[in-house]
Amino acid sequence: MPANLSASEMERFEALSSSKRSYSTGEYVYRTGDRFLSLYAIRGGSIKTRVLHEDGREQLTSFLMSGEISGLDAISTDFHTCEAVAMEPCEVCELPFSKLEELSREIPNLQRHLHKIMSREIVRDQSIMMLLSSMRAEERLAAFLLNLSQRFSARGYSPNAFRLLMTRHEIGSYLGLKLETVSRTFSHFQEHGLLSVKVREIEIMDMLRLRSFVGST
Amino acid sequence: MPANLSASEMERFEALSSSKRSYSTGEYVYRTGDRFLSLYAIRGGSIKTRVLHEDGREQLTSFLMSGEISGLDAISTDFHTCEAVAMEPCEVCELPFSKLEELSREIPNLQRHLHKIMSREIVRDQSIMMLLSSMRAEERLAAFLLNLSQRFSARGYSPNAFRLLMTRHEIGSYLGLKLETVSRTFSHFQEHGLLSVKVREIEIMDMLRLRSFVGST
DNA sequence: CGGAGAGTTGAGAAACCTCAAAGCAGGTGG
DNA sequence: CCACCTGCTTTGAGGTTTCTCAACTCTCCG
Repeated sequence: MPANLSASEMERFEALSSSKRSYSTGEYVYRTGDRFLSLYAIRGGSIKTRVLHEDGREQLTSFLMSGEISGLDAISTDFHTCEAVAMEPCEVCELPFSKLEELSREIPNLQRHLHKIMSREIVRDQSIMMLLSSMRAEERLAAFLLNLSQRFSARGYSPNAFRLLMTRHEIGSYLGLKLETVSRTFSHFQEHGLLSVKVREIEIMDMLRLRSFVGST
Repeated sequence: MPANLSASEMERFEALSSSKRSYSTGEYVYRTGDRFLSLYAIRGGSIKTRVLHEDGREQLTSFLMSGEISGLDAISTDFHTCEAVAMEPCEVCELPFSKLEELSREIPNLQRHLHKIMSREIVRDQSIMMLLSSMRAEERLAAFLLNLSQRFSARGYSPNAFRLLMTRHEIGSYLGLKLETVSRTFSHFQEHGLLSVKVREIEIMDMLRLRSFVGST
């Protein structure tokens, strides 16, 4: 939802984004190879996106929460290069991209907003590249948890206690680690009093020390 | 240089991209923290971009050649989050972003082109994330060399023989490896008859076998 | 000719992975 | 309502890969 729009501009944008749909857990929002027609804005709940590679490898590329946008990678190829799956019951708005382009030609603030969203995705990817290329397992997991914490917090939930919607395998796929390493690292954090981990229920006990982990190598 | 523009549209775009400048090796095109005003289009030669992190870590995020665009990450923050340095004498066009936005509001094909460029960057980043998270040293270096080969080839140079403009340290920084590992992996490839490596001069002796390395784990 | 930066190579250490076994939790059908 | 699956998670032991530290070589340039 772009800021800085006048009432009438906002109205036109709302009209474009009116087709909201509910998805149940595990349901696909789009699949690899689908024709690219729309971006998808998460309005409630959360989804994950996954890239399937030729050689059978799969990788999770994002965990998206309300207010975030999915599908930007497909603009370049006209079909989706990854697939998006609901991690819990959720609400997703479909934004027909050609209409979005049309409207953003008329509303400079919307245009700028769209560009910022795409650029933010590039910055986010770069920070993941840095995580993958130079952090150790403990740093990666700490960074991951702090990122979730911050995003939960921004949405009015507790930054200290939350439930993970993904498996150890999925966390590992996202962080470039094997599931056993993820599990062991959770255990280490718990032993050191940084977290309380009850399988998927996470409570951050010592936020400062967890922060000090990231970028300490 | 966008395709599908009419002669007059092309003319207007040319006007916008007319401020070409030469850079000598090692010269900065922009620095971290610089106000974001323009994108930069490489017209000849090549540049590298580098992110400097708070904790002193640095990472190379791209090696760009003619026809490629730099600076997309800065749109979201209004200042550059990385720095760009010439790797050899080169020619770079400055594209004032606000003018680019203005023009792309009037020329849908230009707008679409800009969106595709940004999206392509996202796709590129995702493939690097996959490289970093799931490939071993040999696969990473093979993928890197094949990527360079393909891009040289697309520009009319030999796909089999080329000169690296970067140090082992920089390759390592880009691929998430230490320079010694990069060096050793080059040596392995040479021992196995895949490459001839004379420090920075690379000749690919067995393209097929090199390809079969990528995605073989 | 000397120095500095870049590259190569070796040996040992550290981090992570693989394989394997066992424990848990949630859902289903009897 | 319980027993039993099934899929997820934890933990251990041993193997691999990559890193670290160190010495040495090479090349280029002044």
